[in-house]
Amino acid sequence: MSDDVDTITDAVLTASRLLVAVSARSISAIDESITLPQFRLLVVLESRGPLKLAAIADQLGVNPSTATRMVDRLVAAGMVSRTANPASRRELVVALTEEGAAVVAGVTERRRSEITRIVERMPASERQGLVRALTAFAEAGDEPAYTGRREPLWV
Amino acid sequence: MSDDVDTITDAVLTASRLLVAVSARSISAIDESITLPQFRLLVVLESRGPLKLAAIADQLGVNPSTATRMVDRLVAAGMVSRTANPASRRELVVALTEEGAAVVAGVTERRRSEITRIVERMPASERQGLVRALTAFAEAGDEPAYTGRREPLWV
DNA sequence: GAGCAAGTGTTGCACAATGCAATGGTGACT
DNA sequence: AGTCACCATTGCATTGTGCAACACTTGCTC
Repeated sequence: MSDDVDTITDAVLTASRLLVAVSARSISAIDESITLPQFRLLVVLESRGPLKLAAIADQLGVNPSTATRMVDRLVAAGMVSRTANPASRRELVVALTEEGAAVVAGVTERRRSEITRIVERMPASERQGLVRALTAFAEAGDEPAYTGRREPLWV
Repeated sequence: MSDDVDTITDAVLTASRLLVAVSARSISAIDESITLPQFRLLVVLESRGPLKLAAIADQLGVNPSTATRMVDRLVAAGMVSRTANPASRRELVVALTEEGAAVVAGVTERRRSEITRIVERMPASERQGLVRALTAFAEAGDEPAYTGRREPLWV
């Protein structure tokens, strides 16, 4: 049974390498001008909506100063906007611009299509099992989210 | 059927996010002083054995100048050695030191145990399916490796 | 209402990672 | 002997990063 788990762990590690490579590729393939950390920031805004700087830094797991400067560059690149929060003069609200949203959509699309291509090469008989298995795996990996625990969001 | 593939793609993407997070965690958890790119370099040496600088840059998919300077730092940190190649005076051979090998082993161990923990939380009935499915997926994802194609190695 | 603590974003400083271009040395092949 | 490709390095510029010091704002207390 421990052997059982070992076998699975090996399979997961192998698949993991492939998936990480796919993720990396889907980003480097996009607009040369955008970097992976910048893309992560865009993804955060896309999934959570407009956020203040501190919240972004928190989501990314980086220092607020890093967030400040990354937003500087993304504003310059026209990917996000930074506006004062009318409700609180000490907060700034950062939001995706249309262009930024388009970049996220592009990368996501590319990644989906790459994974789709791989899945299509799988024997059809294995596909149903893959869904069941991966779903169970993802559920088992969902952290209990105990107090204060906050995973940085990864692409 | 296209719907079929879509469903699977979603499941893969979800699992992918979890795995990327696990990978990131297993590195940041190790010795604070090592960075992800440095760790990737160590992994390359661990899997391929001693290499010349150009080969390392190639494996990592980075510019040779980047490899030069990363090796500088890793030599200073005692993780790798850089010695002249007796067979060719224009090449330098970089090899893992004992300490470097220990770091790779440590991270790998940590990652394995984290994945094992997740697998152990899965319903046992799903485990066999996971192995079959992931193996098929990894095989389908193995690029044909047509001429000149060379994927950078990812952790 | 004054004062203080916590929250918020910014800037200075230092360093790692990165690419590109230029350079100097080495090998191999004609 | 000459030429061309390969190899590692260095200079320069940019991004990402953390830490510490600041200045400003809010909220709460006394």
